[in-house]
Amino acid sequence: MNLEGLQAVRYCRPMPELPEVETIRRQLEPWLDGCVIKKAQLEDALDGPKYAHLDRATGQQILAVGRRGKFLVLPLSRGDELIIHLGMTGSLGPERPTEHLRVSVQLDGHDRDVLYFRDIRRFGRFLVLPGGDRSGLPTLSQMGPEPLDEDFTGEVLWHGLRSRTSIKARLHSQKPVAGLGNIYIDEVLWSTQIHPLLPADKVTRNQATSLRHAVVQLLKKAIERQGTTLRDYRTITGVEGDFGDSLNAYGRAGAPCPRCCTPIMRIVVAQRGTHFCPQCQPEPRKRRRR
DNA sequence: ATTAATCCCTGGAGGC
DNA sequence: TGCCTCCAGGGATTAA
Repeated sequence: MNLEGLQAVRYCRPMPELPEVETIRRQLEPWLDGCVIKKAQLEDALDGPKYAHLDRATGQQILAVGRRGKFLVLPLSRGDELIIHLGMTGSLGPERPTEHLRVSVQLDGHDRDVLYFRDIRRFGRFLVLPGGDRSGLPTLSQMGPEPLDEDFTGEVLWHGLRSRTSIKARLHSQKPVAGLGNIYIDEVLWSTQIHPLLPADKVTRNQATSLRHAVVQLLKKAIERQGTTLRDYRTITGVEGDFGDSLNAYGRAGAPCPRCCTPIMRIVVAQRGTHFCPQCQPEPRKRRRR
């Protein structure tokens, strides 16, 4: 094991993937559900489609606080949808942040009457979709099944993997299953001993069944643990959490594989850092040319 | 239609 | 210590 690997283990910090978004959704629900939006306004000069039609939210009641993959979806009383994506660094809360405030939402119907959206790196999105038209959000509109729904079976996953691209890139697309990000993709591929560069359509039905199981188990466990992390986050600033402790591959380049002690390898796949065990996750054979 | 590559954006880490 | 450069990544967009 080298020093680089040790530091990588410590580096990991929570990023909003499905479990965090779900935890945030559960915290927001009792607060926001049923509130009427008095005004939603931009607090920073932001352009483009990441923030749109906020003026339309005025006077609309929030009918539910839902989630689809990593998107928060709040249906409104006149048929619009309020869509929030946290990107890499977005956060929501009742306390006005001192920096990086992007959107504030005045609410009627609750004593905590302003929702603030903070986003350091501006990767997040906060927009109202007129008539719930999601066509401007291709990832959301083409998103695969929710991993914790009953209809997410091994067979469904297998069908979603009918693509010539790598399994890593395919899972990133959100099409075979919703909500997996870079961290959890590396983890489930490690669990099921599938190489990240394996073409998605080379995954067998048995592997798809194992993969589905790994996804469900990991997300369920992560939702439990993220809840703890986020509770700390409310009272303590600069949360580190114990999130990294449960990772077997992600961020552990050079550190020993927990299964076979071979050093974890890091490569780049689909422009993302990718971590795997070169021993347990055997390299795929080259696709035969025809 | 499918797939690959670019770009956005900032703070933290490491180098010197 | 302080400046500089590099790196991280979800998803829209553009290119092939």
